[in-house]
Amino acid sequence: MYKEYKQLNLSQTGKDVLDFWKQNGIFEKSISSRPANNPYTFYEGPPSANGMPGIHHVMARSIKDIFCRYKTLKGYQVKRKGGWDTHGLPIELAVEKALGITKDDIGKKISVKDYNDACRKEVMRYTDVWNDLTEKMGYWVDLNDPYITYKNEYIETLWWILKQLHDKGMLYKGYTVQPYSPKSGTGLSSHELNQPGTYKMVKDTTITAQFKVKRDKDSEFLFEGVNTDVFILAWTTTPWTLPSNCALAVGENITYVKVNTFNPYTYKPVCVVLAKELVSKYFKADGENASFNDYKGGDKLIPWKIADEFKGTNLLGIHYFQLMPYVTNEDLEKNAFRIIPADFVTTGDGTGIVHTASVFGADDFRACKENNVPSVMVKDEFGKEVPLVNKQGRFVDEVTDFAGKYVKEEYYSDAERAAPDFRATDVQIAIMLKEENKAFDVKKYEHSYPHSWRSDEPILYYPLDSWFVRTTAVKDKLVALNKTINWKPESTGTGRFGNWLENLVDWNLSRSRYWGTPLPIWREENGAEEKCIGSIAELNEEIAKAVAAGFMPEGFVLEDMHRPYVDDVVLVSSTGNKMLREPDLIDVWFDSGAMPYAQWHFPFENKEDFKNSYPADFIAEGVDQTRGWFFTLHAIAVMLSECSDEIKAINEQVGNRGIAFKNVVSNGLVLDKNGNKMSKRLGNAVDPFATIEQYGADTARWYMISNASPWDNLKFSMDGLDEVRRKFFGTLYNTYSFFVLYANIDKFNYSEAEIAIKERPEIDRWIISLLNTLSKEVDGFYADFEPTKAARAIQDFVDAHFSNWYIRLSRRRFWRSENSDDKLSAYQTLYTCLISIAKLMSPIAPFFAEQLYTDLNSITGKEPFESVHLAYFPECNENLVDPKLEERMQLAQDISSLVLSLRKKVEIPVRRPLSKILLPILNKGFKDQIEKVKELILSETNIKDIEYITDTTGIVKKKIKPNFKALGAKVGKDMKDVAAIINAFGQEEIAKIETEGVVAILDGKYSIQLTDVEITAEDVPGWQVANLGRLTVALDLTITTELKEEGISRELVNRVQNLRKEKGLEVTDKINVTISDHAYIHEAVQNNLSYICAEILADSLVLDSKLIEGDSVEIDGHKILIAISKS
RNA sequence: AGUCCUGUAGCUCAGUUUGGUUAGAGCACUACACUGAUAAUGUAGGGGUCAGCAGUUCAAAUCUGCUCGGGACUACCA
Repeated sequence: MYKEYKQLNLSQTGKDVLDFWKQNGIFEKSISSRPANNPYTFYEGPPSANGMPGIHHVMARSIKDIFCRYKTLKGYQVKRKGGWDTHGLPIELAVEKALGITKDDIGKKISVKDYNDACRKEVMRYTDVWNDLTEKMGYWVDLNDPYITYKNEYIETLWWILKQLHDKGMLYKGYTVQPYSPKSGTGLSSHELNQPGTYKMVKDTTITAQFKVKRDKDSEFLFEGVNTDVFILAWTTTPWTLPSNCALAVGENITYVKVNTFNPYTYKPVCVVLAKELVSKYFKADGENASFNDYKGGDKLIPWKIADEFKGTNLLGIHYFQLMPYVTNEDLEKNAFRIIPADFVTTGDGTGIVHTASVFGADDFRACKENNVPSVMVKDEFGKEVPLVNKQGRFVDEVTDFAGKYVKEEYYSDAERAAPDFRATDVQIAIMLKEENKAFDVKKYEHSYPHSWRSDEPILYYPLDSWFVRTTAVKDKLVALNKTINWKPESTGTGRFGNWLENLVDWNLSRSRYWGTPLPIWREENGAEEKCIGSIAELNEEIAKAVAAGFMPEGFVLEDMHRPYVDDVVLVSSTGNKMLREPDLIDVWFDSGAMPYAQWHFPFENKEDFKNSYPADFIAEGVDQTRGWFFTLHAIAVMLSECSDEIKAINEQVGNRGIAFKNVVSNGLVLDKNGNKMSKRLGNAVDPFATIEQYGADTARWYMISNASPWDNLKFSMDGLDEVRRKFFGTLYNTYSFFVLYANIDKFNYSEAEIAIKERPEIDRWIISLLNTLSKEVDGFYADFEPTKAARAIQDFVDAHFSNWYIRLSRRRFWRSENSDDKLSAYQTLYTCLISIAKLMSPIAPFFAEQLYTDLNSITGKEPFESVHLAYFPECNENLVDPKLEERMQLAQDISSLVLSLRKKVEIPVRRPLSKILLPILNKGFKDQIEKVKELILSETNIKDIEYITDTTGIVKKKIKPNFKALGAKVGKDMKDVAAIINAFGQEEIAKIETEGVVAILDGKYSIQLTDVEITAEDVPGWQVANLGRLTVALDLTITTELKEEGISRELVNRVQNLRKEKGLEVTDKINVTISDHAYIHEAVQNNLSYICAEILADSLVLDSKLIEGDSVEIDGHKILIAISKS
């Protein structure tokens, strides 16, 4: 007996199936049952287990799961090694929050060791919750032996990779301008900068400074007609950076003007250059062209006059005198203090010319580097170049006037700031520039500026030492190989990722933190010699030397490669000096990007495993990983393909040109139903566990996949889940229940011989044909990483074709009590559909599919697999696909639908038979096609016959429409006229074009062919007519006595069936019936007796005029008594 | 600010690559029907300035440009 269910309960199904999988080791078998020499490689992007999983993880992991399961069905062995991302800032932050400390306390209130121990614990805090979700959502991934990024073995591989890069000169020390907090003496990550409250409105002293132009052949045009000095105006909100000014940046396409006027502080006549658009911000309209001679120093109104206009390009290369010449040298004099182009210059505010201090702004730094402008630097006590502001945020001694002063007044203590003669450094600079005729405008300005979220003081953009990976050296290869990767969606690869690669800068690896992979580089204090360590063995060798040199204690063993232990290692240089480790950690993204190698502890162990799973066939992750994991995987793979001999050799063996993954799906976000980002704070986050508990994982998975393409953002709504459950799973469950209801009665267990497909009736061959088409389509969609299209195709098949047409029309075949080939054929066909659907849907809805499959297969034993996930994907048998059959069934559906709509219009219910419909013949094959599905149409619509009209002239009124696509090429601009003419064609002209195939219009200018128009039947005068596309159906409404009686019989059958159901009779129970002998029904019953009895399973039916007992029913207003009893 | 995605019915989405004149589906809503799959099903109906503006074209939801809204990432401003 097939299993029957009271109702659909996907939540329970999930639990049952999960038990089944666990008890029978189905996941393990799904790998072991596939040949090892046919691998399909998947890389799991490691999640961080220090946060709770959300519903978006269900989304991302469903996608991973779908394709892995699909490939298993296709016969591949798909190993899925799980992993955990364990390093990084979020973990540090969580620990600090839990312990109630800040970074400043590390090493003070808490030792680095205790801190790191806390991180180690924190990081796996929610592993159990994660494992639980993994299981409940049906994500198959191997969690028995996951890679964990904090393990020594993992770190050792990272060191190995870094050494490969270092040996080829791909790792170097430089500096970048980064947000920096002088108070805490550390750089801030962009993550920290994005904390709420970081950006605050502050009022700063701003200066529009006058940069005096050097007169030479480049600048000569500026001096034309000018008898004063010429100044470039540039605005700054950070006056303390002016001593470090090294260039001025202009926009090449911005229009600038030269203005003659007076300096408002010194009253000296000056000529200034600024953007034309911003003139009104600096000059009052009344002063334009006012008399220069009448001006006296101190006058409110300052006269001004535009003397010339030019583009930014004209200004490029012009040199100016250094504004605050505390520090200069030959290089600076030659290459700095000149005008350069920059794309970030706007005319939003300021002067349209940007003061550029390369070491105190990231944009500045980049612009200066691109234009080879040197920075204003001084040498420190070690002879190392340092900026004019030290790490405490004070000016260095060389800036004599301001030496030792903090550049931001917030860095002073409150007491110092309260002193009566206290002046902020910015203000002091402003005063000085005013006096020296170097300031054109000084004012307070309110703007938003980032602050350290820890100390609440404004941050500085400051040049910090960093280690870089020279990714730019392999940029061309990164770009070229990216083009060989299949991105879903394509635009992420070409657009976001492609552009990112085109504008690649060197990868800044350094992080000044404690919990992460330490940089394996040891340096002499003077930087003369450095060593990069590539393995623990190598480190131990070096330690031995250091022990010999007396730098390290005897018997030192590094048990944990993290800080602080690794910092205890002091090595010895070739010249006998101490070498200390560079204190930085590396970017955690390097950890995850190195997982293809590090998950196997390559090259120290598992070389074969690595080789067999490199590169990945498929990875998937959120689109937010584009510059994260996707990039680091790609970058490391490409660099190693250039730097490492071992990787080169393996690439050669496996035919890899240097990529880490071949196919990548980047999915979008999961938003709440209103399109807002989910967050715990807003309380709109969806709990994945509650969702799975209520709806079942399959519902959630199917909903997410079918609703929108993975890469589109998904608006997650509970209503949507409900709809999927009802619409898709409900329908499918109904079809199964229907099958089981009759299969159990008839003891169908597929033990009979298969009825050849060609022997089966039209409708069976049709659904089989569609099923094969579907298999092919779905296979293609999965192969193309289009799960949404796969889900929608399956859904459409189940709902529109399988349930609403095939089963509805086939019901009667199962009702018959005698066994026949037709019934057997129906069972076999229905069974085949159900089990195939189970397989097709199993990647997306693994639980329900499993239940469906095993419920069927455990009874029939048709297939030797104990699980749908061990079965094979349905092959499309092209021989069973019959496009003509699919076409005529579509016609049958359309015609039936038209007839039903006509019946509705004239209010004749389907139970009342009608004699015939009229079908105008559209083309040669049409009649043959319809004849084959005639019976289906007739029974579906309760019509007795179909009549065809071949020669339609005079009977059918036709309509003609221009075929614009065809006509477009032919008539072009005359389309409007031609269309009007065609639309105006009468029945005669239509007939002419139909018979002669051509008609001339516009005095023979154009000849209109049959293909240039569409002719449809519009009406059959005197009949009820309906149209759909080119189809036309006319309905005969004549009702004969015979038809009327048959209608009455059907009404009667209907009443009896209702009574059977009311009385709780089984569908197989036979009955005896007595009906009151009413004149209205008498003839109808007499003439349709056998039909009625067969329908209601009556052993006897008696008309009795004396009947008084029984149930009263009504037919066409006549009261009838019916008495039934089980026989 | 840059790059990318996105905007079609009350809601969720097709259609846009390759332009063709009545823009579709499901859900929801209304009415009717069906009733041996019944918490199912059928038929009909209302519901759209295809975000806006401009352009190309005989013809634009579809191609081009600009603007606006939503989102992501990256960067961060004198």
